[in-house]
Amino acid sequence: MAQKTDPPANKMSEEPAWKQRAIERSTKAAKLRAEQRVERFLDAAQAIITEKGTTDFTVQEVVDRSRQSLRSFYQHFDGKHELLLALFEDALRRSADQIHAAAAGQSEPMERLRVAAQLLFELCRPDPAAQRPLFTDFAPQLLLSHPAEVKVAHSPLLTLFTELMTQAEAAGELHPGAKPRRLAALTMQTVMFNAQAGGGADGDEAHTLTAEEVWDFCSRGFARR
Amino acid sequence: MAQKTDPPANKMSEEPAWKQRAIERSTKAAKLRAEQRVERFLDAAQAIITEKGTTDFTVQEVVDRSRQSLRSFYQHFDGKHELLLALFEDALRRSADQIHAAAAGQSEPMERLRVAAQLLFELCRPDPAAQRPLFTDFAPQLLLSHPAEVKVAHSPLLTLFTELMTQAEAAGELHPGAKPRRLAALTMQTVMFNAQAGGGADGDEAHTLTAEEVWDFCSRGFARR
DNA sequence: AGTGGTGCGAGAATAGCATTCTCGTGAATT
DNA sequence: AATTCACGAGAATGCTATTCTCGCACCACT
Repeated sequence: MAQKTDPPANKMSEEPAWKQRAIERSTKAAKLRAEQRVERFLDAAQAIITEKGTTDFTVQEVVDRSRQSLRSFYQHFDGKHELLLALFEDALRRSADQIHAAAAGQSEPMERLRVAAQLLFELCRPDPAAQRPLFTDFAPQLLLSHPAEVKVAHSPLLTLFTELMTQAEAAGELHPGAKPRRLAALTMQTVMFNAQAGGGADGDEAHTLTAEEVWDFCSRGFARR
Repeated sequence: MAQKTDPPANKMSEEPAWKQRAIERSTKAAKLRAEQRVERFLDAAQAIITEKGTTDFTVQEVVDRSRQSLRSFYQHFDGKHELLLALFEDALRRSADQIHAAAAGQSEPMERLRVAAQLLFELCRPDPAAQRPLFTDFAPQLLLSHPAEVKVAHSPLLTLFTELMTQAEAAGELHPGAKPRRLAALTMQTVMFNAQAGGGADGDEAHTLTAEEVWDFCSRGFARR
């Protein structure tokens, strides 16, 4: 996607203005169409995932469902993984918003953190009532194949937690010498991973950790006293 | 495999003793051969992994390397995932031993825990100097497809950490109300996952957590005071 | 209206892998 | 000697992702 919008930046000043505008007009239209198509792919994939309860769909399914073509798909996405990444980022962004909203309901910094952590825990849990959570079930896959991109996808959440943590620090709630950003990352990952580790298919549910336990553990990790 | 050894269990007591022994003899020989073959597959896979630095090998590669046949492979393994699982379990068992040995060098319970956690952290790190650590890089895959088995594979480590944690508790080093086993699980997973999250390919190394940081975080999570 | 370019649908072709199946052979058992 | 068994060799199958090839419809410009 990036290649097509690359050239203009350099030669723009050498070309006659009318030509620029003409190009821009058709370019804009093209971009619009492209966006719509991408949207359709995204929506179709999302629909399949939530209804099928799995991220194991084939590209063909997405294509059929979106009433477009394979050709088009590969014209707009570098591959299946880009589609997944896009969906993933989106889900995380939405989750971050949701958590932000929930946290805002609390007045105490520590309470905000607690609410945020516990909600994140629930969202990351491999739930039977699947919707967004499904995303966390292929997160591992992505972590393997595209760790850098996953980091980027995590950034909205990391930002959010860093903010909350910084507020806690400002309120003097953290232990001396605490680094808000590091603690935010640590807490976030601890919560997310431990949530995911819970949901096996066997009967060994006795070891499954609860949101409270994890929060307890984490909060001791950064709280004053 | 299960079908062929099914009948004996029932009629065994009705058969003459000599026959039983005869059967047992040939059975034992067969088992021996089978074990050797399995070993060869395992060794070959291990070799490929460490030399190639990835767990993305094909079954064919393993077969070729072990100088056996596909047929044989599928006769001894239910599929590729069983091979991986076997390797995984093995690696974790060895790691557990290694950690146990390292921890034993310390006299204070908390020090033992610290050494254990930090070593575990290093072992789980996506290292360039790859050997056993590589196993942790496909752990996520397995976690997705065979969570129950992964739990089993983790058990040696969990046992180890639970012991260390219990010792700490006995020494009064844990905060009141602490549940050693839960804390052990929590600590273990926190260390492992955070170690893995570190190694991206991009330049964002500034956020990478260190063993000390993680230990610091965890220990605050369970220590008294 | 005609014409060349472009985007795109349809779907065939290719390729990588796991898994299965078939055949033939040599060794062990009877 | 006949039968059975385990196994190697490798062809066959099945599933996907990804690429490629055609041909059509739409658009700007003449």
